[in-house]
Amino acid sequence: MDEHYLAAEVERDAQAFWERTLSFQVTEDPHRPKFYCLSMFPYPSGRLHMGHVRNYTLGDVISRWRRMTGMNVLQPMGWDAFGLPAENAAIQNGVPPARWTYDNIDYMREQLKRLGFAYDWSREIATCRPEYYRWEQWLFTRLYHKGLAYRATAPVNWCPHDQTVLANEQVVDGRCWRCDTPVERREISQWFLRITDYAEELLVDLARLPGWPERVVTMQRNWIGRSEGVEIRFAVAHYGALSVFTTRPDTLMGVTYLAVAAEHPLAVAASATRPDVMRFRDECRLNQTAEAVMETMEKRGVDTGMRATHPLTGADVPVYAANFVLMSYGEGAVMAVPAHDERDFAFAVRYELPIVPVIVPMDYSGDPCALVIAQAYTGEGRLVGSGPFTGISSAQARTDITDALEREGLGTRRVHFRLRDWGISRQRYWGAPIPMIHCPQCGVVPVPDEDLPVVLPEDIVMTQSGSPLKARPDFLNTTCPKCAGPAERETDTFDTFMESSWYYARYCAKDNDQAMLDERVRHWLPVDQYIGGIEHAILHLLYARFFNKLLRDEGLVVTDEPFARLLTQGMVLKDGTKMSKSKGNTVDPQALINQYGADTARLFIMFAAPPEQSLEWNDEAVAGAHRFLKRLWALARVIVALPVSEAGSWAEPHKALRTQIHGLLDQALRDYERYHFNTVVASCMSLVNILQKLADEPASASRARLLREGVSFVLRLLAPIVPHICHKLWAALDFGDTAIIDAPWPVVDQAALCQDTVRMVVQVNGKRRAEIAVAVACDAAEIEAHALRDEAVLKYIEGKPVSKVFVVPGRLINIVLR
RNA sequence: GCCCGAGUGGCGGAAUAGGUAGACGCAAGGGACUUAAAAUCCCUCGGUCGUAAGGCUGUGCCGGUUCGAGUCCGGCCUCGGGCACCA
Repeated sequence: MDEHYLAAEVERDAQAFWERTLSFQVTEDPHRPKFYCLSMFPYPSGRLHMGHVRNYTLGDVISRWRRMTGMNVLQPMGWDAFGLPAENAAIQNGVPPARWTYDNIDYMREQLKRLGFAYDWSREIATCRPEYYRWEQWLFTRLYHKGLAYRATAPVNWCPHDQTVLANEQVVDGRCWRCDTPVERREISQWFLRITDYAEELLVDLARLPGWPERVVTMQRNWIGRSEGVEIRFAVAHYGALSVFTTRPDTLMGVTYLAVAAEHPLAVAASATRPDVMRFRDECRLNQTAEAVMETMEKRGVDTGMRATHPLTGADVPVYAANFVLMSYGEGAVMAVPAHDERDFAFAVRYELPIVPVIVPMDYSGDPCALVIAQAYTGEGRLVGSGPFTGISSAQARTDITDALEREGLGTRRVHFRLRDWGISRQRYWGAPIPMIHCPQCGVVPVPDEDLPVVLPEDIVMTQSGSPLKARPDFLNTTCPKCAGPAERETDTFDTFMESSWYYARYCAKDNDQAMLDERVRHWLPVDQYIGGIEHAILHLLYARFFNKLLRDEGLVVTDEPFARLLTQGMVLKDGTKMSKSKGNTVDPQALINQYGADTARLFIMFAAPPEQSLEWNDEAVAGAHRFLKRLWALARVIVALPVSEAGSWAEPHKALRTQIHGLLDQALRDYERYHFNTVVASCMSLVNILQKLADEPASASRARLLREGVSFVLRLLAPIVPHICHKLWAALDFGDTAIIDAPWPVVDQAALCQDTVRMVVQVNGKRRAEIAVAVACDAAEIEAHALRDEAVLKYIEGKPVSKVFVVPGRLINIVLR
């Protein structure tokens, strides 16, 4: 053993050992329980960032821990390789996106290896490879035949100067990020997946995910947004029936206007004769597509001149076009009840529309109009001014008014979801081609299985505007599979969320070039532990759940859900904000690895915060982590020189020490179970502190045995976190023939935990006043008597009458005085 | 705007089922060793009053429940994540 801890050498040797012995290559093993541990794969942006290091260290710690508890662990890694940054880099540097991406992958793979992650590299996937995306194309044609993939128009951000579609990220304050031109909305034809067909199941199955954080489940539930209500049809003169969806039919009698989206057919019809409506629609064309922008902008609208007939009263109500009505939700039209909805209220005040209260709180006796002078009343209550419905509760009214509408054929009960169908077309080059052919004779024709994959040409030069695929005749021109006539390929590519929605399954059958998946998915799926950033709580995780159900319905997987347990790691922050390349506040992990080694990087990041919390970066605290590893090394050097004696009795003063050591082991083992790795490290530090003191004592057989036992706990507890140094020290201390990756997980000696007496706190009126030693065998009454005899306690009682005594055995006694 | 979180010493954090607030570490201050420095080791370390023993106070703010609240409930404030074309 070297005198000093040389991380670079230790880590090189350990990694060489794992590589030589193929330690992390796994196959299906019927004799051991399987554990599939998956970290969200990275986008190959160039270099690893701290978020990656945190994510992958967490996954590696869990994987290595499960392996030590006897499980057959699959931990794969791959690359979410398609995406926008590659195109941006290509334009900037004149390098083809493919070349840039593959170079990045090569660099980042080496970084991951240098960090010592226990991946089965034989299963590595890159989503930009045809052997991967061909199966996605294949599945898509299946979905098309099932009617689950369809074409429809949808708005995109359009830069009229660059003649190109912009991502939301490329729109800055309503302008193009490159040329500063105001961005417009443009409706174009795109491909969609019918995720709404699965809305109910995606919602219901959330209840079957006990291993998911409650907040993620809640966010998904709200995102899917199931609401029960009624579709009401208003007759509009010179137009026809206008359908609106509402969850508050009880407020129907308070409707004073209707509002439709600017793109609604009624608004389009009205603009033919009314220039002000036309002007309003033109203005709305400058609105961005992002919902956050839509929802925060000033609420404006225009009277379309159309008049609707109230279905129950027959009164005329105006129809407005308004910028806050979303065409994509419900019917693209709403009934407005300003007295009972905040947004409708603000709009009515602005455009001087009537505000008619129809609901008041149950015990309200004042003037209903007084209730809604300053703001809407959105609560429940009883109906007023509602004709035959006056006097009943709002809950009852929802039923009664809906019944009345249904009887008259003016309304229908409906369940609506906030969730919209998934638009998967991207007008970009660096993505998987959508396997469709546009034939002038036959229309849209899917590419037949035998012609898959539709390979994306990689030798491409990026220009500023539009997809370069349109300029590639060798890609664009093809023949129609149906009529054999000349036809063109679809040049849109898939949303990159498509690739990341099924990669977890492909790892099980990576080498199969005959099928998307095979029987091996039955062995490995579902993923037992998925780990990734909280920023993926909704989109990625919802799409992956959806895809799993699509795969199930194709007979390709048998589980209903892809991820049994989910760990959402917090952000890595610098200066209180997310560390990200777009913000330019990253700390390069490579510098850290070069200076201190992979183990120090891993240790610091596990110790600095619990997994789910955000982690504030601190360069100085890293040195402390490294210092601890040096102390561990020095301790091991003392112990390696000691004689090994297997059994014997414990010297009397060592018994209490051993109780402490097993107590800390017990704590650390529990903390592993609940993924509190920061406190696992804290317990290990405490153990090392104890062992260091013990090492300073005079030599004895009992001391040597306790030191070896203690250090064997520390090494095994730390092995998943700092695997290299533990690999080295485990071998140096000669703890057995197996490497520490397969060493048995430590077990607490329950006998060592037993104590005769325990210290308990005594409170008087809730304030800590004394501490007493109590025999463990004492019952509550004896403890109480003991406390009431204590001199220090009596001083605070001062002879006052005791009204009650609370005893929490092993913890405290609270004496309550009258 | 809507949905979801988080706020504890100078800093990161601990407190497992409502029971001793501040484990473990960082920074800082003091000391030992050293010709010196680095490294290492030892001590102190929420605020406040007190020579001390000890007292009071303290987990973003206001209120509530309880013998007892960092933890539960109601109302705020601030910060962070997501909002469907960043991944």
